[in-house]
Amino acid sequence: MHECNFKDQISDQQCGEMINAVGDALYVIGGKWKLRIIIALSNGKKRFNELQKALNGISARVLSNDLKDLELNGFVRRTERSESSNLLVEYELLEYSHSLMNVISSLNDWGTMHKKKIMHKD
Amino acid sequence: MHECNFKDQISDQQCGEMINAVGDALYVIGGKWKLRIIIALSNGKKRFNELQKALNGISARVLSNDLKDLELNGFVRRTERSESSNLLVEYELLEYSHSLMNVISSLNDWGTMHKKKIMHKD
DNA sequence: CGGTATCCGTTTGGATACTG
DNA sequence: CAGTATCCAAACGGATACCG
Repeated sequence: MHECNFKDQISDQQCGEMINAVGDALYVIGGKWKLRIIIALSNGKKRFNELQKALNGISARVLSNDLKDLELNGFVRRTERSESSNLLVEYELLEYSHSLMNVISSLNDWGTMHKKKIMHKD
Repeated sequence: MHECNFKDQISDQQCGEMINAVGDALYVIGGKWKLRIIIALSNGKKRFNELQKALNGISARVLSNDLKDLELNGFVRRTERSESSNLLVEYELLEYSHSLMNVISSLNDWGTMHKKKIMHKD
C-alpha cells in the first residue's frame, strides 16, 4: 500500500473548485435515501407503498419528505389517477434524473467492489 | 419535461442490488465531508491545518473524526515526521482512494452542471 | 391506500476552550 | 501545530398513531 495522488498536476484552485462542486452535488442528492429512491423508480413508476417496500427499511415519514424534495428539484413527478372510483398515486422519474446516471452507476460499481473487498478480508 | 426510465429492461432484482450497492457505498463514503477531504488531499499531502483551511468551514473536531475514519478504511495515511526538533504530521492518500476516481469525477461533473442550471433558472 | 402528526432517541456538526 | 474535550443546536430518522 503506497501513497497516491489522482494526478500530479491538479492546482489548488482546481482542487477547491472540485470541493465546491462535490459539495453542491451532495447538498442536493446527498443523504441516506435520495439516490436510492431514484434507483427504485428507475425501472418504472411505482406507488408509495411499493416504493417503501422496494427500499426496505425507509419509514413513511422519511419517504414522504424525500419525495417532496425530489419533486421540488425536478427529479420526480407525482401523479394522481382515479381508477374505478378509487384514487391511486404514482411516482415516476423525470428526464432530469437521467443526468444522475453516471453518479449512480459509479456509486453502484464502487459499492459492489468495496463490499467484495471487505468480505474477502475477514 | 417528460417521464423517463434509465433503461427499460432493468429487473426488480437488479434494481434491488443497485439499491444495496449504492447503500453500501454511501455507508462508507457518505456524509458531508469524507469525499471532500479526499479531494483536498488529491494534489498532495497536507497537514491538519492546511486541510482545515482547504475545506473552508469544517471544524477541527469533525475533521479529526473523519480522518480517523478514512484511515481505518484504508483511504488515508497519517505520518509523523520530526523536522529540526519539532514534530509535523502529514496526511496523504493511499492507493485505495484511487478507486473513488469515477465517483468523485461524476459528482464533480454533476454538481457543476446542476449549479449552472440552478443559477440560470433564477 | 397514501400519506400526516407527533414524539423521541440518535447522529451530526459547529463553537469554544483547552492541552502538550 | 495538531489535535481533544465539552457543550449545545439542528438534522436525521424510526415508531406509533391517526386520518380521509
